[in-house]
Amino acid sequence: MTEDARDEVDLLVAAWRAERPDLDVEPLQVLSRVSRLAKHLDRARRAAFAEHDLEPWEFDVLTALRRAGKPYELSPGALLRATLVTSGTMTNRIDRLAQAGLVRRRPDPEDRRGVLVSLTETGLARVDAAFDDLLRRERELLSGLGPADQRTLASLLRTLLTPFDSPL
Amino acid sequence: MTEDARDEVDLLVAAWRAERPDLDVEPLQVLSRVSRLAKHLDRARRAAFAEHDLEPWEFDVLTALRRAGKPYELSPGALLRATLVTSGTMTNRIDRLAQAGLVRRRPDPEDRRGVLVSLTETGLARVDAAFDDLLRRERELLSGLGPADQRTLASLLRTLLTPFDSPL
DNA sequence: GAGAGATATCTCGATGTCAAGACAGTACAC
DNA sequence: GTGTACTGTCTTGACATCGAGATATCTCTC
Repeated sequence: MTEDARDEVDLLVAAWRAERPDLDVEPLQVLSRVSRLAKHLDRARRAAFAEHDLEPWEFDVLTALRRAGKPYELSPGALLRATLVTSGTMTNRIDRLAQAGLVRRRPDPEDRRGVLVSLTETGLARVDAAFDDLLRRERELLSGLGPADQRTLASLLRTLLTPFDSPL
Repeated sequence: MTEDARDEVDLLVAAWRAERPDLDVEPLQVLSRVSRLAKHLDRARRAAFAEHDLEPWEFDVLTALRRAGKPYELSPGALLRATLVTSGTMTNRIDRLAQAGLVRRRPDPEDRRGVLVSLTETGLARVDAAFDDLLRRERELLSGLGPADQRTLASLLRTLLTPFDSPL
């Protein structure tokens, strides 16, 4: 038995056991920690991006374009699929990024309904610098685990994620 | 070498390696998966709560009260520390929960600045039912892993979380 | 016991998101 | 080629959140 409370989730689980002894709350041991870690990661991201005057949502759009490779150009539709936001949100984001001079919008020459969004020079430089910074912080966050443990963790998480992959 | 792409994060990492071969993107193997899993978990939560006519934010407040044990009563200040939201948000949440008949507000007899918020009968029944449902879905989400793997995963995640615990 | 600073809660304005729907253009069947 | 369904983007209105500040009360020191 692991009876000593080591982190806040252990305390949370202990509180539930006291109040609802009829329930098996083991799933919380994994999933509450996933949620909490994600929250801390969000803060680290926000901090890393703030150094480069970027909001997390800006970074998300810019990295999608960056990953696409030269000429760093995608349609709004492709961007919203990459970032999992709605079309209204994406329109709003592109508007603000264009106004900030980080992306450019131009009509799609092949489809008159369509638009193509591409990184500007500034946008490219900004996202590259921010990504570098983010990786530095992520490495720091993982520094408690050795390489072997990190691989184990990645592999277990992948198992949980595979059911979600193709659908949606 | 694990060269075959198994999930979307493997594809993401491969894309970064192609575009930024100068960077060590290994941290993404763990942390991108944490973020994504948290997102899927949010959806599962939303779905579980919808069955009981609860929004995630409502559940968060109600469970904090539920975990406190009889008489299921806490101050707004204690609630906002438990849920990590700002005071303005908590006021708003309590207003709406009270209007929905799930919690009650009464002046704190010991501190005239203060207020105490408690679960109503309806609130208690609602949160217990929703929690049961949530655990069922979480178990389903974890069904790809055996008990030993789940313990390993919980333990690795705990290691990553401990640095965050007491500070803040 | 009076004043300074801390604490508890609420109010208000701005922001980013989503959902639903509007609108233009395209694709395919007949 | 004409009609129907689909696709891509943008518009609008509602909503939950945050941050800053307002108000009331408590606490501690002198």
